[in-house]
Amino acid sequence: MGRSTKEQAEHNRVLIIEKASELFRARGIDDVGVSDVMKAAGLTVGGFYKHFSSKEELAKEAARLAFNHSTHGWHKIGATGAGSIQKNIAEHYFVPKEGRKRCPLMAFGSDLLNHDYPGLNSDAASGIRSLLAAFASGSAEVKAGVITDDNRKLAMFAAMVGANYLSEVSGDADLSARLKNAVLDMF
Amino acid sequence: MGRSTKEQAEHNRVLIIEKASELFRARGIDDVGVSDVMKAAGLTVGGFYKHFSSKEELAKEAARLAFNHSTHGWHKIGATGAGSIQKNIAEHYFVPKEGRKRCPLMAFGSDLLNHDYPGLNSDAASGIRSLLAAFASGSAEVKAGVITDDNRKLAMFAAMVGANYLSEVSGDADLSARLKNAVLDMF
DNA sequence: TGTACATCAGTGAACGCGCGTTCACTGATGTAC
DNA sequence: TGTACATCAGTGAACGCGCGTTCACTGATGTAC
Repeated sequence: MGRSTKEQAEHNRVLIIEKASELFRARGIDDVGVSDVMKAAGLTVGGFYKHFSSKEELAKEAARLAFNHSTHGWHKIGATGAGSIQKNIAEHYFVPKEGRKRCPLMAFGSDLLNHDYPGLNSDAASGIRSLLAAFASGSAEVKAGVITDDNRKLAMFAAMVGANYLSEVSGDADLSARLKNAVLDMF
Repeated sequence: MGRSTKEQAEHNRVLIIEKASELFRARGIDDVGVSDVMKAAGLTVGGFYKHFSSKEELAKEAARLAFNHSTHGWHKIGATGAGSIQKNIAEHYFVPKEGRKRCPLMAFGSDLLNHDYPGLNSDAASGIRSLLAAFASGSAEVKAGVITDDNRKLAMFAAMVGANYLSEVSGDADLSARLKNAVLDMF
């Protein structure tokens, strides 16, 4: 197999990012090797560095794609269903580990908390802001009490993410169910 | 240096766990090597396996200790200050990364989300239950709205953890401040 | 209490494995004339 | 349109580094008599 077309090469680059995004989202960055990603894209390891300067660069692209996908999904989900935007999103938010729709915060957050992919935090930050914007779009029809509308949305966003985080970390089905119910009951 | 006293050996074992607990809590399990821990305890690597069968076994002990410390701290903090137990805890909950009082969920959660230290999840689960019990002790004097008292406590616990998680993951000071304020405003 | 031997906590070098990265090489693509 | 040469996407083996773990060894502790 010799040189590829420019179009083919660009296609492959995109494909690598897409596969990485899926794999990282399901299993985290550190648990997925460069060769795993290349294999998933139907290629071999060596060619990786014709497209990216390092695994971290790929991780950045993959994270951006994953947050974009998730944000788009939230916007779509928010507009469907019977409840408020927030409630519709929350009802779709809790998906099992390894799932294709798993919240990217869980997958990428793990590597960001300690493992320092230095350039990735700012991407995560803007990803979070996008998700928050999708969550907080529309007026909050929530029953969370007397605090301001903005703070209410922030608190509910945090509760949703926190419940999911606690569920994944504990792996405790009973606790997970209780947390999920409590969060949904806020809306 | 020859053989140590039984008492000295037992003392060293405890010291290793304590140092590991501190280091893991600040930097996560994967970012701290066995030799780092041993050095912190004033020993050399080779002797490690006279005390533990693997790094994972140490991680379990260290995690248990960290969760215990944190739980005791919550019980103490809950009883002081002017506000409700929950509010007092929440006000002390947000500490910067690398801190000695950092929530163990952040440090150990990272390695639990994906990196699979298989035996650790159940310890994390019981750690979470301990923290939750400390948080939910006493009646919840909160202004979160019309949901049941139990669900209110769970939701606030999740919001608190979620806000902290989002802060650490994003590294975004502005977003962190807003999240913290919103969560404290729930009480 | 002394003596001889076994035990074993601690040492520090070396091993082994995984994984990110590099490298010489291939051969089709792209380009200059 | 052809031809000769340069480029470079992709290959697959090999490298190198970090780190958990192992190992031969030391010498003080523990124990049997």
